[in-house]
Amino acid sequence: MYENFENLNEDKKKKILDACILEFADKGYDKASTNAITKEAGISKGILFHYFKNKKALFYYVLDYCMQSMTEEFIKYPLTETKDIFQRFSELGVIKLKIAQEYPYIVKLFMEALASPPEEMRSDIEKKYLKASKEYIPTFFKDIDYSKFRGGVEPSKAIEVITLFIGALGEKYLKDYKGKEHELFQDYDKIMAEYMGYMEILKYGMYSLDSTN
Amino acid sequence: MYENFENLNEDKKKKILDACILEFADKGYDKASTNAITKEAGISKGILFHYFKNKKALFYYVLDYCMQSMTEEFIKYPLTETKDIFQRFSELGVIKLKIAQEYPYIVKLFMEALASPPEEMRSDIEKKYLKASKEYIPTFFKDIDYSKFRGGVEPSKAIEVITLFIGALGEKYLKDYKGKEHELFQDYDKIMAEYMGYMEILKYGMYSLDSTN
DNA sequence: CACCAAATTGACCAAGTGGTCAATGAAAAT
DNA sequence: ATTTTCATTGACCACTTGGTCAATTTGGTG
Repeated sequence: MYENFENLNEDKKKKILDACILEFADKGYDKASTNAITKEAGISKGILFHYFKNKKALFYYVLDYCMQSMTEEFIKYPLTETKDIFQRFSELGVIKLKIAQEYPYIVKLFMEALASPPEEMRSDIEKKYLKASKEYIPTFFKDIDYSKFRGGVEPSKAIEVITLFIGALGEKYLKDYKGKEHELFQDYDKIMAEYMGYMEILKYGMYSLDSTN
Repeated sequence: MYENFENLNEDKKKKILDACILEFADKGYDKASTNAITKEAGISKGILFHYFKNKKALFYYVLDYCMQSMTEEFIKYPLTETKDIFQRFSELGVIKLKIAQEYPYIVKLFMEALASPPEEMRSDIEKKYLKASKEYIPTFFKDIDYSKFRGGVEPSKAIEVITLFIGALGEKYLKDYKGKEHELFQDYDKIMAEYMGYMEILKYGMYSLDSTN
């Protein structure tokens, strides 16, 4: 499909991919300009559309590439042996943060892609994303001790609640600190305290009494 | 500032505003076309930019108009006398749903505006939105009995947790049912059961034992 | 060298954008 | 009836977009 592009030498491929990632991450699919990409990558318009038949195909290619880099990165990090689900979520959070620091543009590309894609592409993008997460989520939670939960709280529900909540919390912080990301580090202790407080509530809500340590 | 527009007769004003709301709600600020608006409203390009100095000013005007319609609508609905915060949140949810059914485009305009505005306008938009909610939120929760909470759970934190969680849950359902909104009604009972289950967890998490009815 | 095929260029295209402005229409003031 | 004022029009502008294609460069083969 893309052999013209993939037969290129690594340096050139990387330069083009980097230009794409930068542009798509910065502007999102719609506002990203293929002109800007070719300029940044130092190639002509014609050759870009020779490699990829159109903007959409290019975007999907770049997205897949990022998805793979990302998952490869993720499995590099070892997990502890904890059986506590809240502990595990904290670990995953730390890993996420580290990756976001190391590959900010790739992470931003995902966020842009998931946040405001053209309507017709939304389900494709979500499918890719879901497939990747469905593949890895179970491995993260397979050693968890679910017997701590009180009756009526199923493990899958518990994971969903915590995931939803942490996701919402993350988005909230992202919004609050948009444009002043440096303050995030300053306020780190405050944020962590808040986070622990929230997790405390969820623990009380889901664990049976004797498990609430 | 906008007296040229505001001196128009109500019919014409409404037709223009409706065209704007439709277009901005449908496409979001960036993709919304002033050409499409003038066409839909049956006016010329020149006169639109005579009323409003540019697209941005037009959008802010429309947004303010929607914000006001919305709050006026909101205070029309009476609240019960409950002192239970979960009960109150359910009420607010029902009101939100009713308004969303009655004014779908206005609601969608807000969502589009908050979800993916041009970077430079984001903080303005959020400021408008925050101002409006800051004004009304306290009135919704002033009669709540916060003594049910166990020690360590401050009322403001509790409200934030529930708001965040319900917000995330709502978004999740929106995504899950995107493009097949009709199934929402079919699955209503299932969704409500899920919702109650989640609220149960939060209740356990925030109330002291003797209050968990 | 000539020849060919593939890689690469960039001028070009149609379509769309937000915004302008001379020209026109209509109504109000003289 | 004439002049003045203001509302309104739509052709037009400069610019950007994704995408095309004839023309050129490049590199390998006989």
